[in-house]
Amino acid sequence: MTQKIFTIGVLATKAGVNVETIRFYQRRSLLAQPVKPFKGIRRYTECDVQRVRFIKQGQKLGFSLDEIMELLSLEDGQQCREAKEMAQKKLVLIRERIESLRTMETTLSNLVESCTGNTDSVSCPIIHALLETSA
Amino acid sequence: MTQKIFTIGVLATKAGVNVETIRFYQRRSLLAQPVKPFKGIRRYTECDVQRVRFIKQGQKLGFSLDEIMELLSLEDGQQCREAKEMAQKKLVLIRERIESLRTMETTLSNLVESCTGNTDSVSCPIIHALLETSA
DNA sequence: ATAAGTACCGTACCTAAGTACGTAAACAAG
DNA sequence: CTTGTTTACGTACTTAGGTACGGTACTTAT
Repeated sequence: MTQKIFTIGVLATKAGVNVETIRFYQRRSLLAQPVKPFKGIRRYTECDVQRVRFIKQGQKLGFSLDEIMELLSLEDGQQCREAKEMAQKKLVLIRERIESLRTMETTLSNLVESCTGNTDSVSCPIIHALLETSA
Repeated sequence: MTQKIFTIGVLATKAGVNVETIRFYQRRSLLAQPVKPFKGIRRYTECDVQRVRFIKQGQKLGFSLDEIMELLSLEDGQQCREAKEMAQKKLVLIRERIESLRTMETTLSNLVESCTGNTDSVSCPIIHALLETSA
């Protein structure tokens, strides 16, 4: 199997990030640094592209780099049972995140609906709601 | 009307934040600094408590301090339309995030169910599939 | 084989949203 | 009046997630 092998610049482009970001992930041990040949430069593969994309995807879902590192340890792990446990923990976390976002959504949605958008309205419900001392 | 007047420490406690946070908001012009009498200390009122709570409430709804500053500038009323537009934009972002998380939830949930938890790691479905979810 | 273009590497800098620290002045309690 | 706690103020540090810079080594196109 001919592994497609490329430079850090190509890796960055393929993964849609900055070269500096790749290096940053390496410093943070989110990404391994390939061996550097005697008088050459480091080479990367599709695996690295996948991994960087995974990191970016995780961030979009609201995970921190530390959490993503844990998620990645599933991929790197040797034990299926451990992977399953990790996945279950993350599932709980994801559900909590969804819950809190749904609360935000409901609140904002209600506010937007009750707002007429009038310039002559005495008090904007959105601003009014933010002023409420209760919640 | 007898305005209840208190110190920065009391303001912080009433608003549920750190004293340093009050000062930080003042530096960021989110909160006015009351006049300091010749040989005395600054005094705060319920208005300030309200304002700090407004800021904290906005953060809970996902607004940044810069956005909250904008919202506060609309506080004179009559700018309902602009507040509504900002809220709607935030709503779209929140909904996108919920969608992404739900996809992740479904994926992880299926994986956990299909994982036997064997110590034999050769074909753990979780490890296998994590990369695909990131693509 | 030489110039342009990357790679490598360490260090410095950036934003957001605070938190902590040091020193002096003011206030509150005994 | 002395001790102890706040306030005031400026500066520095923190965490998260990068981005930028500068000098040298290596690769690629001509």
